[in-house]
Amino acid sequence: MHHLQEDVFTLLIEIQLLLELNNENPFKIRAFEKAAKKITDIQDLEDRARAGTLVEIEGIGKSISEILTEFITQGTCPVRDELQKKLPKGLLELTQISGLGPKKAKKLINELEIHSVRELEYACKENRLLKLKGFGGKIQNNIIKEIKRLKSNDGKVKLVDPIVYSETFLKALRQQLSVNTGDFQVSETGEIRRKCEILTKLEYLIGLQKASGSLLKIISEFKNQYVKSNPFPVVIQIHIVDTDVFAYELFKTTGSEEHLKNLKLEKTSFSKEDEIYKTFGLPWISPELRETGHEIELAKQGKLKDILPINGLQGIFHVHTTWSDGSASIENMVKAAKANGFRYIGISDHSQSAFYANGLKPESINAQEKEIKNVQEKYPEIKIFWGIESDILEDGSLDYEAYILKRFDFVIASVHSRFKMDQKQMTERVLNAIRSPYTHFLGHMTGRLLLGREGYALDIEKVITEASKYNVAIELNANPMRLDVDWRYGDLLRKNKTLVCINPDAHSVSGLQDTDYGVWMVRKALLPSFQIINTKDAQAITKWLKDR
DNA sequence: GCCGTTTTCGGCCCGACTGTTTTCAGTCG
Repeated sequence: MHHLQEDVFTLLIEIQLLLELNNENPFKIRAFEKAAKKITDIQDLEDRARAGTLVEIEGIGKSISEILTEFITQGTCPVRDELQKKLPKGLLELTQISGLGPKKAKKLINELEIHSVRELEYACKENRLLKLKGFGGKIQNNIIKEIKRLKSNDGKVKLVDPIVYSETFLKALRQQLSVNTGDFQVSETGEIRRKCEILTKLEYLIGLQKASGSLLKIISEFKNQYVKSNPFPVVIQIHIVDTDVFAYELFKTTGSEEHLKNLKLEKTSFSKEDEIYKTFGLPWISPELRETGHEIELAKQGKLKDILPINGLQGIFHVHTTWSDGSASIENMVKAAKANGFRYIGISDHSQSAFYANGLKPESINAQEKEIKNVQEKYPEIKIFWGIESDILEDGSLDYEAYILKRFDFVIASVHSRFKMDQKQMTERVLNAIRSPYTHFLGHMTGRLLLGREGYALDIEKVITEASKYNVAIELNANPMRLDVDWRYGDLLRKNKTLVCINPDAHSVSGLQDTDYGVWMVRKALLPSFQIINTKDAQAITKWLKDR
């Protein structure tokens, strides 16, 4: 997303949240949410604002277009400011706790004068919540548990959060250095260089020919200044070393510990990282692969080249459209996939049970099929597969009758409800879905949300072996909130030769870009290309889908 | 707030779950 687009999106989501906290009409809240989603697909916001044509966008009416025009042309937003002023102190913070919505949180503020999570924790310890009507022991315990979870997330961010920030920081840092010294090297290092899905800090490495005291001071002041004016909730660490040990230090600080364990060096002077690997008789190993140490064994066996390359995907599945809860039409998603260089795209909206996501009712299916055909005729150079993301119902069955399921080119089976089943039941439920003759893909296997929600209880080994047995591909959901299945199951997936599919789970045009995160994770998992189903060309994929 | 119209107001998104109640409110997906 572009800068302005991103800012406008954030503004609308902010207003949505404020309205929610204000107990506004739920449909009004939804209108802002819808408008925000829509914005992610509009490229020419500024032109439209100046021409007064924002209102032509579906989902943006008189009121929102006025808000946006003022925001885009003048950078101000009185509506948001007013709402913010009305917001009770601490409400936003308290509603971070899952289970505390605006109503319960307001009760805590008004009746117990709790304005922060810290105060809430203390109040729980004194059992003060129990005196409130509508609160009981279970809710209090849940809040205590949630506070613990929040605390353990403290100081961590998802990879997606700082990725743009880090790029601009690096650029600014380079510029700063080039003004003050002629000879330097600089790089991201550590977790962000390895593309870890969760980061505890942002690390950078600077190599200097002559690290004078005044230069060190300039760098440190620059960093402090930058951090102050672009607040970011994670620590920034800068390592400064001599140029001749830059490659060595880059190698060391990139990690991981496991990767470095068996690569002990005598000398420290190397001109480039690949020279270091050469001394061990190894090819250079890409940073995102450097996790478990198994990558070294593969490198020794000459098998690194088998791992999925960065540009190894031919197409993608799991793309939502306006037929359910996506913000873009089938045609726009297809166009965008084509622009991204994909040879095929699998459209899969939600199924009928997903009410909250406007799931596809049986009577809409003919019409969607027809639209797919029309768009396909218009874009013959990219193959469109017509599919469905079917809910896995409580007993593990899929969400339509067989005669409907068999009409689709493919079926992604996903759990979207009843997350709290015990492990045995949940495992049976998922195994059942895998055994269905209509299932091609198992969507977001554990349902986890990074730093947000644990996955449901599942015997993952059983699920993976069953998927292999039934030739079902396990999705690596590339949405940076999910990245589910976890790359740490790489060994298990390799051992079972389980098929994996990297899917963006895109709900907008910009969501297609998430595919990159999936590729990084599959590379961490050290999975070979042949196990990744969407490395196949359209013809081979068609055959695989039919044979299932 | 948006939309659409049988045009200026009514429908939009619904069901499950949970924990608290003593018949339901709040939250979530």
